[in-house]
Formats: sequence, C-alpha cells, structure tokens
Amino acid sequence: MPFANTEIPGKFQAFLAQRGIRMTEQRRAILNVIETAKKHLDAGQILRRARKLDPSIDRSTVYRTLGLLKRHGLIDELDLMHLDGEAHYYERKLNRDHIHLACLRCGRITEFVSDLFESLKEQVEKECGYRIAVARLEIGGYCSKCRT
Amino acid sequence: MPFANTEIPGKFQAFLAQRGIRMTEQRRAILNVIETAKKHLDAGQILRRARKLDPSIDRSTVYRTLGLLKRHGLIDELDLMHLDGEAHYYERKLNRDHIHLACLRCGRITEFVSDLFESLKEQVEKECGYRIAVARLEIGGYCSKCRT
DNA sequence: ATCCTATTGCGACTGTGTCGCATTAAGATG
DNA sequence: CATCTTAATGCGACACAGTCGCAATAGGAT
Ligand SMILES: [Mn+2]
Ligand SMILES: [Mn+2]
Ligand SMILES: [Zn+2]
Ligand SMILES: [Zn+2]
Repeated sequence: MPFANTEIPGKFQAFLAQRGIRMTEQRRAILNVIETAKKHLDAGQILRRARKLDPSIDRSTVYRTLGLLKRHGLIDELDLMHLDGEAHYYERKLNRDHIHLACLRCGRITEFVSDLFESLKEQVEKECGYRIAVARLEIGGYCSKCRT
Repeated sequence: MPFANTEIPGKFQAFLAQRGIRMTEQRRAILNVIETAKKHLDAGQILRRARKLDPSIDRSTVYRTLGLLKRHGLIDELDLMHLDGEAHYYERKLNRDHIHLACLRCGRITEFVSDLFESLKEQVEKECGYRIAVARLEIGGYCSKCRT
C-alpha cells in the first residue's frame, strides 16, 4: 500500500506531454490505474483494472506502457520477495524513496522512509562513482505479529 | 563477482549435514558450483556447470536445491535489475551483506559493503518490528565510465 | 543386507514477459 | 477541417523461468 496520495492525479500525463510523448486512450487508462492504486499492482492486475476503463486494451500495451514509465523514472518495479509467483509489482515514484518489507509468513507489505537510506545512497554515489537512477531496498523477514 | 573467497568450500555441505539433510551426488555438484562461482549465476548457468560434474542432473533439481538453500539462508537471490531477461541470480551468503549496483548502460555489476547499510537494517528491525531474514539493496544507475 | 523415505528425472504445465507485423489513431501542419 | 506522418496498438505466436505430480531411485540409518 503505497503512501497516502499527496500527489495530484494527472501528473504522469503532464510529464509525458511535456516530453512530447503521444497520449492515447489506453495510456490514459493505465496511468489512471497506477496513479490511483492504493497497493502494489502487478501487470495482470493493472491490465484487468485498465480494461474496466477501456475494454480493448491488450496485455502487450500494458507491458509497453510499464516500460515507458520505467524508462522515464515515473514508476518503480518491485519483487516484494516474489511471495506469490514471479510477477513484478509497480508503484508510482514519489518525491521520497522508501523501503519495502515483506513478511515471509503473512505476506504483509510494510513501507518505511529513512534518512539513513538517503545517506546510504549518497555514500554509494560518492564512493562507487555511480549516478543512481533506481534504488530498491527490499527486505524479507517476520513482522511483529508473525515472529516466533 | 562475489567477494574474494575467504570461505572454505564445503561449508554448505557441513551446514546441511548438521541439519540432517540428505546429501546427494546432484546436490554436491550444485553446491560446488555455487560455492566456487566467481560471479553471480542464474539457474540455467548453474545447471550447465553442475552437469559437467554430474551430467544426469535435471533442471528441476537445480530449482529445488536453490529453494532449499534459500530456505536455509545459505544463498541470496538477486534481480540485478533484470538487465538481460527475467532470470534471478544467486550467490552464497557471506558473513557480511553487500549492496549490488548494476550499470544500466554497460551492465557492469559492482558490489559494495557499507556500515550505513548495517545501521539501516538495525533501524528497520527496531522501528518496524521486523526480524530480518533477507535484505536486498539493488541499485540501477550509470557507472563512472558510462555517465553522460 | 534391508528398509524407509527423501530426493530425483521426467514430462507436462503455468505464467510472465517479448516481438514482428499489419492496422489504427494522435496530433502536427496548412 | 482534411491531410499526412509516424508512433502506438492489438493480435498472435513465441521464449523462457519456474513449478508440480508421479513413478523410479538412492541415502543413510538400523
Ligand atoms: Mn524479479
Ligand atoms: Mn554479490
Ligand atoms: Zn507477518
Ligand atoms: Zn557502465
């Protein structure tokens, strides 16, 4: 469940328009689904929801759109420890990065923001000489309720 | 390229024996491949290398053994940004966790150890109440040679 | 040497993600 | 508004990772 939506929906569309990327009926539907999602969705779930807005949308269009959004840094792709199958999960990128914790017993997903994480990324950029585009910290473990 | 091998090969076998897990010809081959690997390998690569030691080994045995090693916390599973296909990569777990950086242009993989990373994990355990089993920090970006 | 059962190979299967190609429709232009 | 260019789509076929049930095999305890 990505963080409270403090963003105005429609941001994606504005961003892409500014870069001269063509807006289609299908893209509008997919962007809408992702922007308003209250949890992490995989490609199949995105497809099903988008089809409620535009029933003609094809699976491959979803994948192509996810590729587009990834390339432009608008969404992040997650494994969430592949607790159920091999699909990847997507969420819109917000101002601030966050960490994902997945409980290996109950499957609960927790999000966490940390200044230490920001410092760590800075350290990596400096000491490894990388310019970071995506930073994914995913943790598998046992939540307070499931700890033995 | 996992870090310099300061570990004695055979550790896996000893560990599993101690837990009363049956050792087979096939498992010995697979463990050997993983323990002596000098870079991150995917399941297909592990299979091909293991077959040189025991040609009868089947794909499913590799996957089952990887599952076993994951469950016992002996190996880590990585995406490495899925730079080439959807396969996952494996490496033996060492004393110290490390971060993976993947260059989105040249594909180079860099490993990095950081105390900040250790502190961050401690913070997460405390503040989120999780007992961490696996912590994966994977970064996609541009290495010093590829930065525009 | 015998026995129990965990592990294996096999084969068939599921599901994710990709791609080429003919068709459609965005949106720029006049 | 009609025309035109070309990016984007739907479709179908595909590649490939990973899983599973089942009968046969072999570890290793006795
Ligand atoms: Mn993955
Ligand atoms: Mn590594
Ligand atoms: Zn839990
Ligand atoms: Zn590079």
